[in-house]
Amino acid sequence: MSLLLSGLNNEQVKAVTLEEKSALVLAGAGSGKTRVLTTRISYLIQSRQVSPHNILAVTFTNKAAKEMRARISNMLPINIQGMWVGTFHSLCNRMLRAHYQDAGLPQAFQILDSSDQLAVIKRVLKDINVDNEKFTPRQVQWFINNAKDDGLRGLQVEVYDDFTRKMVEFYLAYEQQCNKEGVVDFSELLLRSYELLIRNEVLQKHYSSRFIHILVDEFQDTSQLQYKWLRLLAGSESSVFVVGDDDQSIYAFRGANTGNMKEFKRDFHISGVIKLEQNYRSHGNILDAANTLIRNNNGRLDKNLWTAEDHGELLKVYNAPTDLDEASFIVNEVKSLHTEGVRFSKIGVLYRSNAQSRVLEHALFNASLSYRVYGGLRFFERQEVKHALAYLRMIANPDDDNALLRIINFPTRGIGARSLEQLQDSAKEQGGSLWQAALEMSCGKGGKGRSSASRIENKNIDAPRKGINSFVFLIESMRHDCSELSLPEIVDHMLVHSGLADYYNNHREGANRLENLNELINAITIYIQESEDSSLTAFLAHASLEAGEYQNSDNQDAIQLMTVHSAKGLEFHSVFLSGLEEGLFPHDNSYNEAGGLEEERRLMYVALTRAQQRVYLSFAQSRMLHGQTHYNVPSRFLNEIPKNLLKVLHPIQEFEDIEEISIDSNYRDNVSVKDSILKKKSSSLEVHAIDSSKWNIGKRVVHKKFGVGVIVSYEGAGVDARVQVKFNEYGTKWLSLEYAKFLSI
DNA sequence: ACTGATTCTTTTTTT
DNA sequence: AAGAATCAGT
Repeated sequence: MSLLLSGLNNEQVKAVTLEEKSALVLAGAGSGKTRVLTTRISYLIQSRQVSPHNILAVTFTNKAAKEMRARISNMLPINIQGMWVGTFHSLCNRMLRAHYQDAGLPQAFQILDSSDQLAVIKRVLKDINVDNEKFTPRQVQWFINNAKDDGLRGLQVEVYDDFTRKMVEFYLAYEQQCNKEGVVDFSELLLRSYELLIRNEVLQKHYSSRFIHILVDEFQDTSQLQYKWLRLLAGSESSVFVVGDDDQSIYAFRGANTGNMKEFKRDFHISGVIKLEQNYRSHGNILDAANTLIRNNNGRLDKNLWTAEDHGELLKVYNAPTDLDEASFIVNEVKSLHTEGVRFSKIGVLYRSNAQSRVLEHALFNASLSYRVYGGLRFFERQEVKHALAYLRMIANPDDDNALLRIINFPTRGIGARSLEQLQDSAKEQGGSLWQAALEMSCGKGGKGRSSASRIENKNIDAPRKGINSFVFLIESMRHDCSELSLPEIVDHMLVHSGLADYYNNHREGANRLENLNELINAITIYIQESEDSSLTAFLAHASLEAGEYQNSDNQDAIQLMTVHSAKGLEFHSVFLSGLEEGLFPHDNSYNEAGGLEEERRLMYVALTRAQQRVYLSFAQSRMLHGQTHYNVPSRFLNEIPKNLLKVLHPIQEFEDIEEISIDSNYRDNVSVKDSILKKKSSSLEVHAIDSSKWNIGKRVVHKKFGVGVIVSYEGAGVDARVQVKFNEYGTKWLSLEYAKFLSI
């Protein structure tokens, strides 16, 4: 035991060895939170003789769950298989699989990811003829998920106007459709599991007496429903140990509710909160910057993070003319960091939104640096993989309409809009899934026996079949053939018989996709090694729940690219935080949301505290986003960091390169872009109708009346010269150079 | 029914 | 800018 606790500070030891039943640990960034959690579990097992069987640990990501398992295995020489460790979603999935009948689900129920969910919603809306522009599928999706996160079924949602009445109607229709198909979305996993426990006292008693110790990581990110689920699972006897940091709550958009910390204290009679305030990760300056910034938020729990490290370097700020320049700056710095001996994998390049990764990837790629992007286009979301998974889903549960629609005519087998329409009509009539309708249709036509076995025997005689018949036959024979096969064999069989392998083999540009399909086989091999349940259904659940975590298992040294959200819980030697511009970080959409800005600030706080030794903050005056050039002002968060902690770096090149870009996107005449560039190049005098060293596009100006702004365009010369300026607070205006009152340029 | 082309939409963060 | 949805021609 002394070995377990060695190297921990007093507060950490106190948390690990706590005697009281339940506890709230307020753990700042980098304060050894994960270590405390894993050590406590090991301590419980080793010193208090708690069986792993009696422990349940909830983490925020699957990755964290994996790591926790690994760490505990390292500390203890015993088998911890019986311990339940995972995300809320994966634990609920596990519970629902075990009690699918009590939960009212088919054994092979499938899980919808967000895009699947959206597809179902679109179908449902179309079905009940909602063409209304007023109700976008996204809105409906948002509404449904919010209701579910609050634990509400369609009929429980309070209706207070026409809008909610409609939404509830859609919610109910959606619910019905999902039940028909035997599919559940992410929120549904939680809600079902919660309802299972609250309705079935025997089960609730069973689980709450089994899980004597419940430990929760990232507690600040739990939703209302998740908290209720926990309370139910704990019952009155279990001990609940939660760890969280209100300053790192960045998932409010997904229903996270910091208020749970307060409720927890009340519900579980917590007398004293344990605070872990010593940061072991970052140098002083970085921590000072983060602390000062976060102090701008209101209603924080009292906490003061400190470090025994020295100040370290100043945070570096880079002002880039364009996003391209920002990227090349980052590339250069990364290179020199690497020469200094920093491993690539210890360098994190962070951004607010996934769309920003493009430019960065491009620059890194051209510099032949190896990098890895997290999030973005996830492996299991690629279309060829989705096609393959859809076939697998049909094998597991043919009532999955999403899956059926995806593959019924892919590869093409002569089923067009007409046949599909018929199929959908007849499904609607019968009130069943598309598959049931298709089955009915093909049996009716054939007028022969229904057993799939007889069909298979008649394989040669019955071919060639057409349209829906051939599809039904295909799926039925696949289901039949696969019933006895192992998971890798099933996938192999499916790839061949579905025609997917052939299709991508013969298609131009199919090579890449074929590679991904091979990767899928790889993923399955890894999955089988790592998990206890190697059934098809279990794998499909895994694919839905861990879409984000799968990565080519190469462990090569690569630069880490990700959003700030996915960086939570990680640490790097050096952190690049790019795109620090108003409208991007903080994001435009946050301005109008209640508490939006504070959440953005916490996000910034998370970003800063990822760094051990070095932070680079960069922003671009102009940025290409969604096909348009945007001119932004530096993020307010830069101003919230004390000046004496910052070192401003200057751009290396000044105007040479910028000229082309500004012409490219802003030249207002009807001259073709190419022409204008040529013209500008041939005569530099003509270029500067307005002295561009002064009135450069993207340049920051201060106006007497309108305040701070950025030049977005200019035209005319001499007395007629005008500039278009986008002001922070007054919008975009054309101003005459002769009369405009600029205080500084 | 299939294809290629054109128009429309999306565009924060994630299990 | 990139994808999805829709349309027109074969």
